[in-house]
Amino acid sequence: MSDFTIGGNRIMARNFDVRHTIESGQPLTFLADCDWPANKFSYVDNGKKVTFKISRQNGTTTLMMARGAPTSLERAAERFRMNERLDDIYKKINTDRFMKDAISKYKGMRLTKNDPWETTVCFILSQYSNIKRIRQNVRSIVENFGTRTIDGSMRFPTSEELRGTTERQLRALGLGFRAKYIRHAAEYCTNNMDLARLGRKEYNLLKDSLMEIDGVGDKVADCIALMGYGRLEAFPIDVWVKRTMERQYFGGRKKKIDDIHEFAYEQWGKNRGYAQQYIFHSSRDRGSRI
DNA sequence: ACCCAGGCGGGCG
DNA sequence: CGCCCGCATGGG
Repeated sequence: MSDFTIGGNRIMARNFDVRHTIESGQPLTFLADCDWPANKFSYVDNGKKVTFKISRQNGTTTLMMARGAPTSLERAAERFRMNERLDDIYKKINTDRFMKDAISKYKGMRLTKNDPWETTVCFILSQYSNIKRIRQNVRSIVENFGTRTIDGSMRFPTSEELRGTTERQLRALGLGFRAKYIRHAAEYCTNNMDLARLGRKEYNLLKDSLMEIDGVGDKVADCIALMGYGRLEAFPIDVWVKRTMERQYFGGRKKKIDDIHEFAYEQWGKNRGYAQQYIFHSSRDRGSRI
């Protein structure tokens, strides 16, 4: 069972809210552009710009892609994880009032599938930053060090390509102290680690491997596991998620990261990554706007 | 002006 | 271990 069907140049999808998904701060969405008045959105996939026209009718979102677009509809469905039914996920994580409300408010927000290396760069950039700035940083890296493809879009630079830059060049893009981490990650992921091979590893071992990269700690490793490797067991705990969970589940008491991980495991099991995305989005939505 | 941001590494007790 | 600090910048 899946959440989509394909007919002609259209995808008909259940439980897909494009806007909430695009605004939820994932790697795909950092490289997305939206024209809400025209009901259009586009994103860059493997160096190719994909544009969709959106229409909605009785609970189904229909995406219409221009004919001859440089990617397949199957690929688009894969990137929005439409192969799994969100209602099944909801059933498993809908354990309490707060989650129920978050699901109902942001129904159709989907996790996305992203390239592990891109995801690594994006979330190293995320530390001690904010979504608006992360987006700028990611885009300037692509603009400055990516390669232009046939359709005029920019392809995200590989670790090997980024290894050819200097910390100074990266700093000039406004990455701040994160520049040295990006440089190191490019070096390490080219010479000492094959990100494509980590996909086989069990979740905890995958995380351990990712944390070998300088600048990747517990939280960033979980983000990479979740959005780069599609591991729904990953539960990234950032300041927003921590604060919100302390308030919603621990009576306002301060908790340690490990205790929150433990709670998430007990509460939401192997799908806790999806729960995290709803906590993150809802806490940011009512907090200080970006 | 002031404070904080999808954290992390290192140093100290 | 656990705690605390600096880190570069941009935006509210």
